[in-house]
Amino acid sequence: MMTTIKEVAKLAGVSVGTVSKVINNQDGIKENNRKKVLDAVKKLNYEPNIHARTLSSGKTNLVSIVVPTVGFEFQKIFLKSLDDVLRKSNYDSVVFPLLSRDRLARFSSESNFLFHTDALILASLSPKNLFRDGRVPTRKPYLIVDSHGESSNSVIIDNYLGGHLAGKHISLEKNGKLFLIGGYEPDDAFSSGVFSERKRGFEDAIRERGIESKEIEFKNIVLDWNQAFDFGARISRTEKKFSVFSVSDLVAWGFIEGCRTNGLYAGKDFHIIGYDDLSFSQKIGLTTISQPISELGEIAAEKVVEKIKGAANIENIVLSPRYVERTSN
Amino acid sequence: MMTTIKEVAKLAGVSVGTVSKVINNQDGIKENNRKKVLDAVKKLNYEPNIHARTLSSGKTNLVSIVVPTVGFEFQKIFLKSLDDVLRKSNYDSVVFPLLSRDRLARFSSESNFLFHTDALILASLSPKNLFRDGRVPTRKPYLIVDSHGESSNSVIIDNYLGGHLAGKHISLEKNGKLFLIGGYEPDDAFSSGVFSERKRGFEDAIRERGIESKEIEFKNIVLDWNQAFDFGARISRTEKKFSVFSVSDLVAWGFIEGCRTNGLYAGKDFHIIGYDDLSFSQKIGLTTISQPISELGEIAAEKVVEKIKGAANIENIVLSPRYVERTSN
DNA sequence: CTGAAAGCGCTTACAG
DNA sequence: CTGAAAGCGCTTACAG
Repeated sequence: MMTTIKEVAKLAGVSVGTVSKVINNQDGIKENNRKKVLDAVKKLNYEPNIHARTLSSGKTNLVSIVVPTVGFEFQKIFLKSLDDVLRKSNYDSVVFPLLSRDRLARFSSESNFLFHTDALILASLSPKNLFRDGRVPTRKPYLIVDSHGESSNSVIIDNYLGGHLAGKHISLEKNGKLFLIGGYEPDDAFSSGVFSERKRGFEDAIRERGIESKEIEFKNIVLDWNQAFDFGARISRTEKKFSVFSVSDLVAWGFIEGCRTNGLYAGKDFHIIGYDDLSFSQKIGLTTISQPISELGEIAAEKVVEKIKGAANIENIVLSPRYVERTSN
Repeated sequence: MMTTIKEVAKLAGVSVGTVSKVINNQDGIKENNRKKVLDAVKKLNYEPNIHARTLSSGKTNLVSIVVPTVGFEFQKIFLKSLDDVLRKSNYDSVVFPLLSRDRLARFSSESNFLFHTDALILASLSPKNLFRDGRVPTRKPYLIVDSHGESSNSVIIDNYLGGHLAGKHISLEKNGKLFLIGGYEPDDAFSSGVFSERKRGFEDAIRERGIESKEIEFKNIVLDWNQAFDFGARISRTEKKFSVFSVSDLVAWGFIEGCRTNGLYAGKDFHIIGYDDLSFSQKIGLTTISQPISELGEIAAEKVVEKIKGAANIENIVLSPRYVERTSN
């Protein structure tokens, strides 16, 4: 039913080896034969079977990208920059969003397809938390991105530094409370450790300013605008002067909106610093720790291509975030 | 290097056929032999080569999902519900976000991996706009989801009806302007036609209420909170009473925030109806057209599994959105 | 420059 | 219940 290379060879009057070379753009084929093959290919509407090609050549030209979820701008920016660079080396990215705990079981077996492309990028996810024995179940090259405490190849943005920058710059009110929100990593399997690092950096910076880190009230909130909204609405009912470090802009935004329901405004009635610097952040005047997400994707792509080509060195690349002041702090 | 089924067979002292049956959980194998095989598998740390399996069996147990992008809640909900159902039939979903025009070229070739899984779901994308000849370049079963005007198998949410509901319920101010925003589909390749349908339904409903559809001012805005914010800020500087139908909640939200910069509030100073009903919509009191996104994913999964099993009928399933009134209209 | 053939690592009738 | 062997559709030395 499917036409095969054999049928093409027969119609073109050449051997399958010759057809193979033509469809793979190899040279050293007489123009005459090349033409005959191309004609036969067109006539039979031939399309090579990529599974046979993979089995035979041992390569897929695919790179698996595992991400915890897909609903956020972070993934969009990251995946786009990553794919833009991969494409230049003739690789395609295929995305595997973890999405749910149920799906994790499938992702934990080496027989899953995701482990059988040319390489694997694990983004915003930690092997330690993800896999039973803490090891990525594959023999293919892989790279850890945006996740802390890895000994294998990794590319991250320095989250400790980001938190530290926030702690260094946050405006404090005399007798005002200090909140750290949004650092909750609820499900072990899904936590990458980046929030804890931000928290740690923040606390250290605060301490360096002579403030007891006990004075920080830590509020567990998942990456969720609605929860942050509720929390802001609740806090602003009783507190009237305070400072906030939110470990994500989305949570900061929700919090700010919640506070507004009680007439409290960021930058005026309270100080807040977020984390990420997404497209809405500038619009809402959010002072934040800006993450070079595109760069993260680009470098990850470059490094994974090097790995596929056989680079054996272990590299842990650490990019730096920066403090971006707007009106909220 | 990689251990193969042959080595397992040798160590276990059986034939490769027997090994194959054991690792595929087929019965009709003597318990004694099964055990020997399992021991050898464990000892050699054997993992079947899935590419060989695919070539031999002709199936991947994978379903490709093509989506235009990944940064939005819509995709998150859709992909999750889809995968939850696929998993029950032992299929894994692999996601291919289009992301950019550059990537489209790769997606247009039948030789791309995405066309070589067991089936394909094209979500929020139209073959007409995507592919040169308007045809999906595959011989595998496929399904169109959330895209209008398709003659092949499809599952959609009735966008005309959604727009019509909005037009029927929108509150109109005497002498106030009526805006329709967010319906711009900027890049042909990326447009699914759903916005045009919503617009059409809206205009018809307005007309049925005796209003000239010419009186609607149509504002091109892509699915972008920031642009909508700017537009809201600009409009609210001059207009003081108006009604708005936004073809997405995200755009409605940005617009509302923009208006607030001039002290105009939704539901009080102006009326607005959005579209989608996402997690933030309730929080901000947005009256909207609610889309059954999870259901869309579930039904798409069921239908694509039927297709894989060989169902030959052509079905176009149309789900219904509903009007959800909150405070903004 | 080309062809014949081995090989990639599985699955699956088929014979016994 | 099991084994020998054909077959899936390619790629790739190798000989000429």
